[in-house]
Amino acid sequence: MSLDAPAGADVGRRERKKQRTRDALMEAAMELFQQRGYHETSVREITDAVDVSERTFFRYFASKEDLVMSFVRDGTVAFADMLAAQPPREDPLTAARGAFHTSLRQMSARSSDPRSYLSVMRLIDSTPSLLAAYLRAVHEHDDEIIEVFARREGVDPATDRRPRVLAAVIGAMTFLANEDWQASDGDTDGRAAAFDAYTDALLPALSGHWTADQ
Amino acid sequence: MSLDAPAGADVGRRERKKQRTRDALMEAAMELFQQRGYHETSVREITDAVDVSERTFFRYFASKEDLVMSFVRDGTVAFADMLAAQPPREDPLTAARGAFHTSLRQMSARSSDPRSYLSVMRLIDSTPSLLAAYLRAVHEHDDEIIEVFARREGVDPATDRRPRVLAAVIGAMTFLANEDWQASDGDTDGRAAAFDAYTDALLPALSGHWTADQ
DNA sequence: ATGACTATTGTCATTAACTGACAGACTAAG
DNA sequence: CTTAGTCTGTCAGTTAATGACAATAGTCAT
Repeated sequence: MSLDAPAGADVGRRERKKQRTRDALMEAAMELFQQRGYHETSVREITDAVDVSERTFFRYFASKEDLVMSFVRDGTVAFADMLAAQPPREDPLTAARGAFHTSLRQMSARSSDPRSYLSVMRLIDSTPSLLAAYLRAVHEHDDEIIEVFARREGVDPATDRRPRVLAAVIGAMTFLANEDWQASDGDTDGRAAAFDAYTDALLPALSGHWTADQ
Repeated sequence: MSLDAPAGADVGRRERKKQRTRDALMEAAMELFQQRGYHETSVREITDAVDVSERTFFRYFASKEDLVMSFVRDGTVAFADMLAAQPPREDPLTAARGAFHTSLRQMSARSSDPRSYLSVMRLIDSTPSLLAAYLRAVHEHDDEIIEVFARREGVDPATDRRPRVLAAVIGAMTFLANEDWQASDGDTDGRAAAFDAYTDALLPALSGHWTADQ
């Protein structure tokens, strides 16, 4: 009835406080990781910076790794969602490209600071244990993407290998595109372009001998 | 000069003892992991079974994960070696298939018990933290494989995307083949067949719409 | 506003993976 | 046998992660 309830948000003071400590932990952690490195920063140092107990940290994040992964998780689900939303007339590979572009735009629109994603990815790439966790996190959504491909094309994912193959290939191309993107300046458009370049290289890489002039 | 030195092996009693404790640790660990699970087995329990100190364990293996990975590491290097040894007339994808087959045969010939590899892979696949470590371990050899592809075909890996693409795709297909193989009985031939089936599915999966009858 | 109910947090204790330092035991070689 | 070098065990310490319980703070009805 009244104006001061920001309609739609299911929040009281309690929810707001939780959100604030969660955000504060993530921000403090990332700043410390960037300064001193991931392994060199203890959970204690993070919680001291935010002035909460160490125990509280592990109520928000399953592990130290999990905090870093929480920056990244949304990305792969967004891709699966956008893939399902792509027009059915597009063939699978085209749909995958479109979904990649759309999910990127959606991500950069939602996030407050688009630069932060780059620094997170660089941290992951330069920290072996985080890279391992990242690869696993991406792999965890494979089944989801396989399902979407199979439904789009009306095949049975249990017997037909093609959805599994395509999902795995897309995952690999995404990873390659991310590497190029990190090495370069790191604007969102560059990431989409890198993905396209890799998917363009897909058929040439698989067909016959390669000629010196690509 | 004398007969009793098993020519070529650079061993005295010291080397033999090291090899024995290392083997004992690996064997005891795998048996315990299979019985109680990976996380439920502490390093202490492993070292007690072999009757060495906990500290000694970490002189042989960088971590608990590292022990499991040591079963698997040779596999990916073997693939890279066999790839370089494949006849240059074969195009890259064909050479990759050949290298996969050859490296498998080499592995099963070297190992005393071919069944052990299956149980290791099943342990890895059913333990999230091991799966993460495995994915990273595989990824660590990507550059090596990219180099081999680039040299075989005479292209520059820094500018040409195709060797990177093919290496990533082969890695993904290997992973898929392993999954099928684990789910089935698990003979070596089945693994090679699964890999071939997935590489056969590559072009169909990437080209146009899929027809319901594969 | 007050009090009861519940979610959140802090404190304490504990386990387990690792690491550095040093001392003692063993091996290889003269 | 002795010396030099390598392994191993013991000890002490750090850090991630988890369970149990008490203290605190937010929510809601009266």
